[in-house]
Amino acid sequence: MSGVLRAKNSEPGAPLTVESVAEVAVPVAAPGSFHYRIPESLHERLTVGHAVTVPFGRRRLTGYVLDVDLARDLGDVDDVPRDLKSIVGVDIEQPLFPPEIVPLFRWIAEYYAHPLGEVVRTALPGSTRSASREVVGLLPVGLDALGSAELPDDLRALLLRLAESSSPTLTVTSLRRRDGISGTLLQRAVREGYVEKSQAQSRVAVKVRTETMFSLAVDARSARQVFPRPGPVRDRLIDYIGRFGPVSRGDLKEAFPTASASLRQLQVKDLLQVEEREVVPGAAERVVLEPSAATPHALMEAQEQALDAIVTALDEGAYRAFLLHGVTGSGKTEVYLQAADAVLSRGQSAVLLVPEIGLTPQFLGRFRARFGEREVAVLHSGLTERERFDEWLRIAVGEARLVVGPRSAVFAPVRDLGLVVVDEEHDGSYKQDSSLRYNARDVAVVRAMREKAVVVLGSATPSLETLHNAELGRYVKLSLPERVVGRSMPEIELVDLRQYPVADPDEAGACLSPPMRDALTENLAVGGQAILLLNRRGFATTVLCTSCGQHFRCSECDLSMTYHGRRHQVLCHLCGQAIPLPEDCPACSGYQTLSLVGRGTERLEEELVALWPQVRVDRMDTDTTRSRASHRRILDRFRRGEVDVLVGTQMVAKGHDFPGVTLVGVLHADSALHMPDFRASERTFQLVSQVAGRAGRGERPGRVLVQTWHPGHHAIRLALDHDFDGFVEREMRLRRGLWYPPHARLCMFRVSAVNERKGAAAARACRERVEEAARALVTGPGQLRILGPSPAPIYRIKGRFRWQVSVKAHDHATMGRLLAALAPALFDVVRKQGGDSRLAIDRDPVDLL
DNA sequence: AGCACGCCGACT
DNA sequence: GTCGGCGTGCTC
Repeated sequence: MSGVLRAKNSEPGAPLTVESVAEVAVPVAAPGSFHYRIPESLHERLTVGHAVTVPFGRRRLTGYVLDVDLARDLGDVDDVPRDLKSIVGVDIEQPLFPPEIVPLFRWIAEYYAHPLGEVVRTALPGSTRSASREVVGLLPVGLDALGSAELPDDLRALLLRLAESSSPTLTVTSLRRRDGISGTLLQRAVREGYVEKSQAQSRVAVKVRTETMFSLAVDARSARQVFPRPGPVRDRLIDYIGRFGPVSRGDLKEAFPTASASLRQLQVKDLLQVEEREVVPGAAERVVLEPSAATPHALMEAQEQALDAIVTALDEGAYRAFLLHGVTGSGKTEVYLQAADAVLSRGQSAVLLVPEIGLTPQFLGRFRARFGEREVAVLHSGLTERERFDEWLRIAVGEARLVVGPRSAVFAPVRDLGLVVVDEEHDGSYKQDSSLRYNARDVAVVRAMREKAVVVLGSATPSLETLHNAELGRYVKLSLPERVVGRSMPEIELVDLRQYPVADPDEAGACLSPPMRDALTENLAVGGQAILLLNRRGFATTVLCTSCGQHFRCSECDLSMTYHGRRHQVLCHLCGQAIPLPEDCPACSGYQTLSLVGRGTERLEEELVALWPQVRVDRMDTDTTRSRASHRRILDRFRRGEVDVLVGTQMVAKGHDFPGVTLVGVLHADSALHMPDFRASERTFQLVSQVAGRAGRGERPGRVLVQTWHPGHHAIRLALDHDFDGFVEREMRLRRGLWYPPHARLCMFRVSAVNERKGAAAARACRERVEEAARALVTGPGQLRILGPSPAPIYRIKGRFRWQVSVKAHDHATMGRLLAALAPALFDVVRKQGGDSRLAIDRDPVDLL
């Protein structure tokens, strides 16, 4: 070993100790990192990137090695305690991240004012997170105690649960979640000597799974007639299986959470064909390779120029940033592919970020077709823990040099990063909206900067932030102004809803204007496919009592609840609370006075079948895409032409390439317009442009119909004309006038509390502290502006009241200095107000609700 | 985040 | 009188 280990000394003036020290990021809500002694047994092995078990207070946690110093003079550092504890051991032999990425972790922790350990944990796949779990086992004393009559009820319940469990121990988490057993009760049981807590190694089991597949043995009509009485759920189940069979049990459970009884009925009556199908591990990402993408396409001139610029930058081997502004269908993907090829031929690696999980198979299919299965890794939350971990290691050891995935893939442990592509960079889903609120697009730029790589931000409708950066010369702008040969931009037709009589809201298809209906009929007649965008999921957006006028509101959130027909439940889209739809009004007890108001995708799907009985409809929203597999199934069915109309929320608008689509209908273009959010117009413009871009991607031209109540609004009018520059110019002017991003930097301080009064006080305290820090910092006028506290637009979520204090700063540096001066004391200031007050800091917020 | 220490209300 | 509530502070 290097360094001389001497007896510990804390006496002033004693000789300084030199020893081997590792800097470890521990995933706890504490700022900074922690230092540990490296035991001699690990001297040879330990490197940056290792996941290690370390003693932490009374616990043992998995931390991540950020730095290894084999001969550290402890006298050098004064903020590190002298009496260090030792690392217990290395959890995983393979280092999980390369040393080059460590500065990025530190930057993120500082920029987003977030604990460093949690930053690293967020960056790594979940499977590396908890090596062990806390388990509870029943002791003989506890078993005896069950015989005693004096045992308190709550303790008895706990001991019984353990005694009756088939396994000797249960995890603390499951006892807490499933059995509602509190931490204090567990503590009591431990103290009394009834139970014992210990650590159990949790392991990742990989099994070969089989899936049960169902199809109808007879046609749907006869199946329905087998039953004398109608059953709404059962009938819909029959239709579903008839339409999409063979379907898996998992698929059915997702579509009909309450259907197991009906399914059994069908089985009893022999109406089902049942087969077992094997699902091989890794099937989650069995992508359809796109043969058309296997060989490079000839580039148009603009593509060629863009590629040239990127390749030249790669040759320079320095940081360069590009904005690739290409209209929908202009062949951005081919530029990415050829740029990736250049990266590989230079022996480097590339990361491609896509805005949401649903788009990964499409890109993966193209990348794997061109570069082979082994070369391309995929990372996303839809993979099993084992798959994700395997992919992670494949990247870490350099077997796969191309990585495709959403947000978190920006942390892929590639060595020698050459290129990062952020596709649809304007997309809000790059921003994580809980815990570590990072924006993967911005992190990608910073990572490229630190690792001397090239970053390409691609979009048909770049965000104003990115355009602003391009104007300032931070990004070089590359344009693809035309669609690939033979395809024209679709013409967008506006449907001014004010011009048509208001339809009876209960009538089927009341949300379809006459022109929209005609267009659909016509499109069906010629055998074209259509996409209908309705930005509301569920059946009815509100449940209203026609007698007392009350509508269903969530008891925990400030939001009216949505009725979901398949589940026959009213549910809250914020907290997930679900209750069965009652017959009578719970407020006034009115008999059957409840009425379903407003339309969601689920209702639209049903109504289309009622209006055009022969139409094959499918729906894509968060309800039908709970698993990645179902997401892909829906897209595949649509792409294969087995579905005529795809109804969906905004997820249908994003990036998909469906050559058969000849009609796109936006049913309510204004839905985002009324949000209390300065980006409302930008989002509306993007949504209309993006969804319009889904049309006419094949041989036939496409039609786009946009229904709106505000045909004069600039976001809608300019999207209609494909006038991106005009929109940007106007919007930039508005933002400048109001001092909104990109002309100012925004940071949101969100205070929430269970106790309304104390929360309000905490929010005021937060503002005061921010103001104090700002006063100490500001050197001139117009550098910082503080607003609030004001109640958040959604005042209550999951039982917590919410306030926001927002700060606008002239530039990043000013905001950075303010945050540095505030954190982490501000968290304590808020917490000390009591009432369970909490603070979340959201820098560069995207979601303002 | 946990987990322990420490100071005020309802039970033996 | 204690038991236990959760407010507060720390973890290399």
